[in-house]
Amino acid sequence: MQPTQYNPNKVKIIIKGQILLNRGDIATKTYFVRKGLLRSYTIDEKGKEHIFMFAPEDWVITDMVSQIYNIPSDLYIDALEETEVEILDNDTFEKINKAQPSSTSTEVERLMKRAAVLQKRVLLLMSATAKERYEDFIKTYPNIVQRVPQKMIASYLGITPEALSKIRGEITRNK
Amino acid sequence: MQPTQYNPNKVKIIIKGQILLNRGDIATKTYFVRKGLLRSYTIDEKGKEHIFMFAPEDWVITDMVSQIYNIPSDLYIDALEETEVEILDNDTFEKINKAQPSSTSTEVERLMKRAAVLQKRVLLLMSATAKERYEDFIKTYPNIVQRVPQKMIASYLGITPEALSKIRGEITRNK
DNA sequence: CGGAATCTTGAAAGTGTTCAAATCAAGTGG
DNA sequence: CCACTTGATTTGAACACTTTCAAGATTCCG
Repeated sequence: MQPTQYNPNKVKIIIKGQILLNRGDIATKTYFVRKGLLRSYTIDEKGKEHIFMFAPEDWVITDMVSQIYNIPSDLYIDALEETEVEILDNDTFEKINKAQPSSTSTEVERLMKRAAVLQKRVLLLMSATAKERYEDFIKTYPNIVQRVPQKMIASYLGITPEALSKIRGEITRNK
Repeated sequence: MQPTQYNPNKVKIIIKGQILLNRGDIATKTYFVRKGLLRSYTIDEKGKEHIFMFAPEDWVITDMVSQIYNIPSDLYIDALEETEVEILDNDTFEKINKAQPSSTSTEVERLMKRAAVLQKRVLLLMSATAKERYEDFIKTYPNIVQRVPQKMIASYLGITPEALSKIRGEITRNK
């Protein structure tokens, strides 16, 4: 058997399209992606989808707001590809932290990296144009660009698919 | 002496306007605010200031990107009021994690809360109008609203001071 | 081969920015 | 206590970027 990253309750294959967390649920699990691609997203009052994050290989994903404050989730989590995940219950999660405090590969570092990614994302959303954000995205996540439809990238960037299409047209023309 | 939250290297009074972290520095310290108000912000190529976060009482602040990846900081950190801080070196920080792994008041929980705040912020930036973001801000941080000039709130929301002024005018008119 | 989803393109409308000017507020020195 | 300076806020007009809506073109799959 393949060695596990954590000490998961289960390892499981998730088929494309399968939902792991529904809006309204309380997030009691964290998913570590061994292979494949998950995403978390929300749907606003106008019915629009906003992708919060992609989780490719070696990423963990959950709704931290729901998990921490024990409130119903705003996010959905589903699979964009067939995905192999390690499923971690919250209490298992805690045990991990106790077992291997502050070693290099601990949850603290993983959390800090996630916070670092979010920090960069917030600053980009505040200060960069859609075009700049797109160019940053393809540089930062080249492997994801090829695996998801453009409308999902638009959704992640916080713009409409039409706007992204126009940006792409513009970039191509200037080459 | 007042009990410390952590086990800080130093406790210090920072006067209003004093800079704790400069762009280009590597963030080797984390600041816990006992009293007062700090902020972190960046300045973009066009010379515009973008406030990344406010740190009032009981918040910690640093540049996580710089701290984690050991690269020069994009952020400045300074004091908006006279502020009493506990200064934590990175290695002290690690020791804390080793000493009290994963207890309720550990760094893991603090990090998760910070990530939760950022999660909400990203979703708001992506899906809400400036007006909605402002209304959320005054609801979420009522105590900060009164302590900082409006242009800083605008900067935090990712809009111009002029835009915020118009939004406020609109809100007042509809009352 | 279709049918459905995705992507592109264009016009019109909306939201926020930029620039400039006027007003307001707070602190300073006389 | 007043006049002055400086920074913050407000307001308006013109502009820029993004959205919305609609229509075609393209691609993907069953």
